[in-house]
Amino acid sequence: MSKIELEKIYDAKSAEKGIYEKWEDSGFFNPDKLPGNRSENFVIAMPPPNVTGILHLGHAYENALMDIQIRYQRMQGKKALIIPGTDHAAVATQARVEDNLKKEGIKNPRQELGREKLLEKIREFAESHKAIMIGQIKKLGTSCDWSRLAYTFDEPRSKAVNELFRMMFADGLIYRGYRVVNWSVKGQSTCSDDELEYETRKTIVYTFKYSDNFPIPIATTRPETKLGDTAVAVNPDDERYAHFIGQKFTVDIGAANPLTITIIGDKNVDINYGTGAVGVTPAHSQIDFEMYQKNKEIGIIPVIGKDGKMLAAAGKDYEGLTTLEAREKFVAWLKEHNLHISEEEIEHNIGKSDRFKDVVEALPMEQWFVDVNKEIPGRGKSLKDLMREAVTIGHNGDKHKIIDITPERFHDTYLSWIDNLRDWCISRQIWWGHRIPVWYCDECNEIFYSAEKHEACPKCQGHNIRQDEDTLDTWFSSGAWTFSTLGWPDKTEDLKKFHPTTWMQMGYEILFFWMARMILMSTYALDDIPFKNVYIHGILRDKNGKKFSKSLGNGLDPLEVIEKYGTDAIRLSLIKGVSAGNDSRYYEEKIEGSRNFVNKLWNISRFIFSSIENPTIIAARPEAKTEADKWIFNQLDFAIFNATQSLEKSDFSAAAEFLNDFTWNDFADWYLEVCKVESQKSKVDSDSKDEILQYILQQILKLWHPFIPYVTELIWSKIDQKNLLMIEAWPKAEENKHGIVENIKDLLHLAKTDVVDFSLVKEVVASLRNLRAENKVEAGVFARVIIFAGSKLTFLQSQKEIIMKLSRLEKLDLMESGEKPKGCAANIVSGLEIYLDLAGLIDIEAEKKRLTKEIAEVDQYIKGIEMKLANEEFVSNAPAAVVAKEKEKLAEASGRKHKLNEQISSL
RNA sequence: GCGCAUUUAGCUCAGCUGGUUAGAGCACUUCAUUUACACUGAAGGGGUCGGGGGUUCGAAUCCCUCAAUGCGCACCA
Repeated sequence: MSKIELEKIYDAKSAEKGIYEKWEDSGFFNPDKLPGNRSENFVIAMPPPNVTGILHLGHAYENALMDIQIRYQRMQGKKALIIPGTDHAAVATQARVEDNLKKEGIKNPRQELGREKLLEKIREFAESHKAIMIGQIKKLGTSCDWSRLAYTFDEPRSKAVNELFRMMFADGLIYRGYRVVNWSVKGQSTCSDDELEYETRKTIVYTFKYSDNFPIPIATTRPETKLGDTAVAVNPDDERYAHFIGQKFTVDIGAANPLTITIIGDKNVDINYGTGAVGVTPAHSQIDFEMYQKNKEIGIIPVIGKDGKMLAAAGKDYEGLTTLEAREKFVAWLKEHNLHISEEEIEHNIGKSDRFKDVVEALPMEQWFVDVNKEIPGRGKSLKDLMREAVTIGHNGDKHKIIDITPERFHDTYLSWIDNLRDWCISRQIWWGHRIPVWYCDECNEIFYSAEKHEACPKCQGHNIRQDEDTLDTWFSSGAWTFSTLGWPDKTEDLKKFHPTTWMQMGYEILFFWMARMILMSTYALDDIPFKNVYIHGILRDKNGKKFSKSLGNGLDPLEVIEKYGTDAIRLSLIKGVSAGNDSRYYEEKIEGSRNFVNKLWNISRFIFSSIENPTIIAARPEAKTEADKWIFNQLDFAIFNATQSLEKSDFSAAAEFLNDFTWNDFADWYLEVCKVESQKSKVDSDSKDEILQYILQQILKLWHPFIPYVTELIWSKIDQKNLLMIEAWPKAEENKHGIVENIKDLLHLAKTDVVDFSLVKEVVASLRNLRAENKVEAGVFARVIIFAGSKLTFLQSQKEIIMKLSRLEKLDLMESGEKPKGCAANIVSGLEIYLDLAGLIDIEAEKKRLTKEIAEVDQYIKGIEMKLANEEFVSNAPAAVVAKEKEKLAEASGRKHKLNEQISSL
C-alpha cells in the first residue's frame, strides 16, 4: 500500500465512466443477490416512461428520487428493488407515429397501410425508443434490477391484462354500453375524461325559441346540436316554468323530423342562470345523456357522426355539413323565423384531446366500460368503495393496509375525485394496444371472452366469429403495473415476496390517471393494496416559472447536462430546494452549485489522501484527542441523525442540506484547517488525526452515496478495492453519555452544551477575522491581540496556536483580566474581551462608529427582553424555563453592553 | 362558482406541533493569490416574514378576512 493520488481536476465525465457497469456486474441491483441477512424488503415499481420519446428532465427528476431512496434503503440493509420498465402508451405512441408518417407524405396512415402494417411501423418506433430510454436510465445512475425489466405490452404483461379483463368481465364489472363518450374526430377514437386538456375560448351564446308558441326560451353555444333536442329541463321549484313539466311540444326547426320536446324537471337546473331552462340534447352532452337515462321516454336523436359531420337526422339541409357550417345555417334560419332572441360573447372551456389535439365531440356510441359503482360479486362493495377504502380505513378495514400519501393534502383531493368518478370507458378505436379479448358470434349473437385466437363459437360451434376491433385504454395495463411486473397472474415467488410494493413516487398531474387505477386493479385482483406509501411530487419549471416544453424551446436536456456537469451534479441539483407536492424552478446555477459541491468533496478527499501513507478502512470510531475532535464527532452525529430522519420522511432536500452543512462548513472549512495545525505537533498527533480524517471521510462518502453515487463510489474504490460502497451499511449516530438522542431538540441542546468549548474557539477566531477585516489589517502588518479570557483562560491557552493560525495573527496575549488597553479595536465574544492592538494605526472614528452601532443593537435587544420581563403576565404565564432563559439572555446582553461601553471609552 | 397550493433578503427556497437578535444557496460589496479546492477562502451589507384583524404572556408559525399568483374541479343552458 502507498499513498493515493487523485487527479487535480475532477472531471465528472471521465470519472463516472465504467462505474455503472461495475455496479451492474456486481449483481447487487437484484435484491436476491444482495449479501448479508436482509429480512425487510423495499420495493419501487418504476413508473414506466412512455416509449414515445427520449427522457426529459422530469424523468431525470423521478429517477433521482427513486434512486436516492433505493440506495439509502439498500444501505439500511433492506432487500432493495426497483423494477424498471417502459410503457407502450397506446394512444400517445400511435398518434406520434401517425404524425411522423403524415410528415413523410402518407396522408391517411390507417387506410393506406392497414392494421398490420401500421402496427409494424409503431412497433419499430417503440422498440427503438425503448432501447434509447433504457440506456438513458442507466446514464442517470438508477440502480434498477434489469433482470426484471418489464414492458406494458410484452408477453407477461399482456397475459396479466387479459386475465384482469376476464375476471372483471366474468364479474360483470366490464360491460358494453351505449353512452355518450368523448370522441376525437382526428384520432377516430374515444378518449377518457382524463385525456382531455381544457382550453378557454371565446364563444357566442345564442338565446332563441324553438317556435313561436314554445313557452320557454333556451340558450346554447352549440345551436347545431339543437336539431337533436328532445327535452327542456327546468327546475321543479321554478314558478315560471314548473307547471309545464310533463307537457310535450312539437316543433319543426328543420331537422329530418319535427322534434317532440318534453318539459322535464331537474333539480340541478339553476333557476337564476341564463334563461333558467336547459335544452336537452341527450346524444351530444354527457349531462343531457344522464337526464335521458333518468327519463328514457324523451328519446335520443344523434345528429353528429363520427366524422364530425351532421347526420341525416339533422335534416336534409344540414346533412354532411360540418358542425360549424350547420351552426351558421341554423342561426340564420332562426333569425329568418324571428326565433332568435339574443347573442352574447362568453368565455368557456372546451375539451381537446391531449394526444390528437382536436376539440372532442360528445357522441353516443357502444363502448366498453368498467362499472365503478356496481357491487363486486361476493365482495359486498364496489370498485369505488375499494378505491376509497385503501386510503381511509384500509383495504377491507385492515389498518395495516392503508396507503399513506405524502404530502397529506392530496388525500382529500383524491377522495373528492373518487366521488365524482364516472364509469371508465376502456375501449379505444386505435390499433396500438391490447386488443379487447372479446369475440362475437354472428350466428347466435353470443359474446364471449377469449385471449387466444378462436375458431368456433363455444355456444353454437359456428365459425362466423370475429374479435372486437378495439384496444384497451393504456391505463388499463398501467393499473396492473405493481403486480404485473412481479409475474401475476402466475403465483410467482416475486409476487409473494415483493407485493405490495413499498414506495411509489409520481407527479400530481397523473395522480388520478394512475394512482387511482393501480389501487382499483390491485385491490380488486389481488385483494391487496399496490403500495404502502405514495410520494407526490410537483413539476419542474424554468427560471420564470414556465413549464418546460418543446414549443417554448426552454427545455434542458438531461443528457446534455450530464455531459457538461456529470450525473452526480444533476441528481443533486434536481432534489435540492424541492419539497413534496410543490413545483420548483430549475436552472443552470443550481446545477453549478451541485457541481461545485462534488468538486469540493473530491478535493477534501485529495487533501486527506495526500497525507496518509497507508489508507485503510476505519471501521470503529477513533478516540477524540482534542477539543476539535470532540466537536467534529458531535457535528457528524448531528448530521447523521438529521439526514437519516429526513430520509425516513422522504425529505431528500433537507437531508442533503444537513450533509452539505457538515461536509462543507464544519468539516472542510473548520476541521481540516484545525488539522493542519494540530497534526503538525508530533508523529503521534498526526497519526491520530489521519485516522480520524479517514474515518470521517468514509462516513461522509457513505452518507452522500445515495445522492451522488458516482464520485463517492470512485473515491471509496481508492481505499477499498474489493468492496463496493453501494452496499456499505448506513452510518449511525454514536451513542453518547446521554444515550441515543431522541429528537432534534435534544441534539441541538447537546451541540450547545457538550461541545461548547470548541465553539468558543470558532467564535473567537471569527471575531478576530472580523476585526482584521474591519480595520483592514493586511498580511504581514504587526498586530498584537489581547484577550481577557476570565475563567476560560486555561482552555484558551490550550487552543492558542489554532486561534493564531486560523485568524492569521502573530502575537496573542491571553490573560484572565487586566487594565483595558488603550486605542485598540475591540469586541466582546461570549463574555470574553478581545483587543486588537494596531500600534496606533487604528482609525479611532471608524472604530467608535462601529462600536456605537453595536451598542445600539445590544441596547435594542436588551430593551426587548426587559419589556418582556416587566410584563407580569409573561412572567406568571410563560413556562419557568422560558422566563429563566430570558433572564439569562438579559444578563449576558447587559454584560456585553457594559464591556462594549468600556471599550469605547478606552479608545 | 367550489376547492387546493403559494406569498419570508434582489433571485430560488428552509423555517416541523407558537418562545431563534428570522436562516441557507445564488447574486452583491470588501479583502486574500505560488492554497486540497478560484468549481477557493475570509469578512460584510441586505428582510417591519403579502395587507388587515383576532387568539395568546408571546405569532413568520394558530384562527378569520382581503389581495395577488398558480393549479385542480365544476359550469360552459
